[in-house]
Amino acid sequence: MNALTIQEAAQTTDWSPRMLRYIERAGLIEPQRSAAGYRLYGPAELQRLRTLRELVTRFDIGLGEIGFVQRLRGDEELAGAIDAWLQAQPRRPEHVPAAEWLRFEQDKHSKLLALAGAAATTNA
Amino acid sequence: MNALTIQEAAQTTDWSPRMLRYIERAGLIEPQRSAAGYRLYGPAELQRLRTLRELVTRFDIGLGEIGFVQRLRGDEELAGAIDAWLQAQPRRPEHVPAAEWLRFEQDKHSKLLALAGAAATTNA
DNA sequence: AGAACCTTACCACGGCGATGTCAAGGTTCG
DNA sequence: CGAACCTTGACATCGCCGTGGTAAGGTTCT
Repeated sequence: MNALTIQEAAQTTDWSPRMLRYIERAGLIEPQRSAAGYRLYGPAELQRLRTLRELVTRFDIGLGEIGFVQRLRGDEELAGAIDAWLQAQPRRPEHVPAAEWLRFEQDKHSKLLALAGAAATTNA
Repeated sequence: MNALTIQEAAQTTDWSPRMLRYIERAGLIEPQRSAAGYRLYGPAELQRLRTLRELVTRFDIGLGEIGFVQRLRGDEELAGAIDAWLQAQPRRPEHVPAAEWLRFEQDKHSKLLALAGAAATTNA
């Protein structure tokens, strides 16, 4: 009844059958299987697939990223280690105006890094 | 002053100068700059570089992954969206012999939930 | 001045992610 | 039975990641 085969599911979620299998392989959405091994996508899976698409396109992230976060939720040690590492971040030298730093942090194509450093140490 | 140039820093942290620049590009460790634009690695950065190496090799993750987690910490919306998505987890087979679909051995690292104690927000 | 080091920019190569397509073989259903 | 669909597996392309190297041009220090 409301369990679609891979092709049907693909059509209603705007993914390709290929990608549905890929997504499953990535451990993100694993549909049930029929006795013969056919993937069966229920309403929940379909909804999840659509949301996944939204997530990926809206934030421009890859399936790998999501899978990684998933991994983090199961590996307390990993999560802790990374978190600890990121924690030791605020290594901003006191004599440097934070404003300058924050400024170029959002500028991916900054080509004036040297300038910022110079301006910070002297009024050059 | 205890601030090393990129080459010196590379030697004491077992990275290559090339990678130090790459790491900076990835937004993970941004050393100060001298007035002329030279990168200056202080004790803190050196330590962080060593820890980073440890982190990466020990958990076999990429700089991108760490960078992503870093991004998550600054983008509440993204973090929330992914978390919400992961929360709406798996529908365990209700009356389907798991053996059936289990026989197609998936990957070796399929680690589905274990927690997910929260009720799905999606229509159940 | 000159050697040694730094900077950015660009080319290169192998690997992996994201996708497509095709092949060989099983399943469904009219 | 046969068409249509499914499954896994393998090959192929494209772009990004991790790295290295090199070129052209400043900086430092002796």
